[in-house]
Amino acid sequence: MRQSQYFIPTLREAPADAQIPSHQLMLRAGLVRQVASGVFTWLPLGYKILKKIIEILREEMDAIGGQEFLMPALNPIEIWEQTGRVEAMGDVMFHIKNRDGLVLAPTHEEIITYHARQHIQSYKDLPQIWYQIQNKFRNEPRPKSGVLRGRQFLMKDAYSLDSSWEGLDESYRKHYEAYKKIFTRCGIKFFIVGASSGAMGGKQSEEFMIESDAGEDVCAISDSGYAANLEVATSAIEPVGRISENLNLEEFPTPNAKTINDLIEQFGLPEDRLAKSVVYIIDSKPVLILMRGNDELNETKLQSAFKTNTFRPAEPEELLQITGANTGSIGPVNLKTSIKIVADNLLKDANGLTSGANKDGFHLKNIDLTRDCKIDEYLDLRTVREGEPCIKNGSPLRIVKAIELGHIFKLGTKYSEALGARFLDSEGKEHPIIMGSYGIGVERIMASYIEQNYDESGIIWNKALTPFDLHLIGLGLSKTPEVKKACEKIYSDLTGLNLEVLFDDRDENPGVKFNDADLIGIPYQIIVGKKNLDNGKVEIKDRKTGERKLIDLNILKEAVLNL
RNA sequence: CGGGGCGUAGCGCAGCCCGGUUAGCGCGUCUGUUUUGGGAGCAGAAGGUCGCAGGUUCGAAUCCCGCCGCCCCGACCA
Repeated sequence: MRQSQYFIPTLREAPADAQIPSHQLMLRAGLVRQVASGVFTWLPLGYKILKKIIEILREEMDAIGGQEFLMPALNPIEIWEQTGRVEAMGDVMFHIKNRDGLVLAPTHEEIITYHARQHIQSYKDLPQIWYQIQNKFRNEPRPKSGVLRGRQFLMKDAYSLDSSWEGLDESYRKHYEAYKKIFTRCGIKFFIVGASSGAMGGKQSEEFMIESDAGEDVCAISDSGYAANLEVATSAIEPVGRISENLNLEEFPTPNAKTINDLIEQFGLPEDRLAKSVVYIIDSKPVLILMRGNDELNETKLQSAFKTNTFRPAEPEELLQITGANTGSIGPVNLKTSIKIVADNLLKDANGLTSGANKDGFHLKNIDLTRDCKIDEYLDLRTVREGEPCIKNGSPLRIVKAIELGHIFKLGTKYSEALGARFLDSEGKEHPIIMGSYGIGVERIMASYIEQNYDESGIIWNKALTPFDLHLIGLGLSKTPEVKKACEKIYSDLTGLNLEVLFDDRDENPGVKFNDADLIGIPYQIIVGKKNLDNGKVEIKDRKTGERKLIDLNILKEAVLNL
C-alpha cells in the first residue's frame, strides 16, 4: 500500500476531548474519528487492525466448535417483553420512535433463544455453540474514554446450548480456555476475576480484565494469583473475636462523636472494637446491618445475600422512627422497634464492642453480641481493603482499576424457560435448554492493547495486530531517483514475499515521515536513504526497542523474513 | 440524572470579565522557491453564519434568557 494514496489523517496534537492515551493515540494515528458521543467511524487503518482482531476471535471461536451467525440489530420488542428485559434494561435499550414494536438490541440472548426454540428439539441436537461479531446498541448514560464505552460497539457474543449442567460446565470451560488464547494471541496482559452475575442471573461468572487507570471496574488482586472483582472479593483478615474480659454494658455520653473516626480520636477506642450500624430498607422491611469499624458495606454482596435488588439506605426520619436515634448514635442494643439484625462475618460472636446506644449523643461499650442482642445472621458484607491478606496464601491484596474485556456467564435456564426453548431427553421428557453466554468487547481489545503498548512517540504494535508487517520509508524520493528506484524494488520484492508493506512514498521531510511512522507503530521500519544506499545498505528499525540495523540490500529479503 | 468545564478556521488556542476598526495567534492546507536522516526556510494566498435561536443596545464573539452539543467527576453499567 502506498501511503501517498492511503487515507491516514494523522494529527500532530491530540484533540482536547481525548483524555486517555489510547483515545488520544487512536485519533492521532488516524484509526478512528468520533461522530457523536459514544459513536465512532473506523478509518481504513483502524479498521484493518480491527479486522485482525476479529480474525483471531473467529479462529478461536471456530476452534471450540463455534458456528458464526449474524443476527439483526433491529429486534421485535415482543420477544424482549417475554423475558421481562424491556423493563430490566430500562433506558439502556434504544427504542425506535417511528416504527412500533422494534428496538435496537443491546445483546442477543433473546434472539438466540428464539432460534433455539424454533429448531432444537432433541438432546441429540445439543450441544451447540453459536456466536456472532456484531454491533450492539446501548443507550449509555455517559459514554467515555473513546471506544472504551460507546453507544454503538462491536461485540463478539457467544451462546452455548446444552442438555445438562455438566454440558454447560464443559461449554463454559471451552470458552474460558478460548478467551485466554484470544487475549494471549492479541498480546494483552490480562487477569481473570470471579464476578457477580448480578441481574443477569445464573450461577457462575468470570470477567477477563486488564489493569488500567482508565478502567471502570475495581478489582482486588494479589501475587498469589487471587483476583476478584471488588463486588465479590474476600480476604483472610482475622475476625474480631472475643476478648477475655467480659464487662457489663455501659452507656457513655458522646455528644460530639458522629462517626467512627470521631470515636477513635475522642475516646482512643480501637477501630476493630467499634461496630458501625446502618439501616437499610430491604424489600420494604428495615434491617440493621452491623459492620466492623470503618468497614464499607458492599451493596453487591448485600444484594446477593438477600437475593433482591430492591433495597436502599433508610431516610433520616425512618431512622429516628425505627431506632429511636439519628445517624451516629445507632446500634444493635435497645432498638426502639424490633427489626432484623445482620452482621458482617468479622463480628461473629464478638464482645467488648462499642456501638450507638439508640439515644442521640450516647454510645454503649462492652457490647457482647451473644449476650446483649440477637444477631439473626452473619454474612459476608464488607468491601475488602488494600493490603489485607489474600485468601490463597496471605499475600497482600492490591486494589486496582480495571477494564473489562470479556465476561462469561453460566446462564442456566432463565431465557429458555421464558421463551419456551425446550428439548426432549433420551426418555422423552421435556426440559428447558441450559444456556451460557460469553461476550468480548472487540474495540476494547484494541484500546486495551494500546493502553499497554505505547511510548511518547506513539503506538507499538505486535505482529498479531499490526496493520502492516513492514513500514518502508523512502527519504528524499523526488530528488534522488536512485533511492526511489531502490524503494520500488524493495516494495515489489517484499510484497512478493506475501508481506504487507506500507510504503511511505510521500514527498515529505524525513522528520515528518519518521514521526508518522513511530506514531502509527508498525513493528519494523525499513529506512532507505541516499547515504546508506550508496554503500549498498538500508536500515531496519525496531519500533519497540528503537534498535537500528544496517542491512546489505542483497540480503534484505532474508533479514526481513528472520525478523 | 446531579456537579464542574467547554463550544471562535481542519487541529490546538487567545479575545469575552470591562460591548465599539477589517475577530487574532501557532500548526496544518494551497501556490512558488530553496531544502531532504527526526514535524525545515523564505515569499505569497485561501479558509470564520464566533454552537443554534431569542432578547438588551445606535452597535453583541463579548451582556441576559432558552435550547443543543462535547468532555470530566459522580450515579448508572445485562
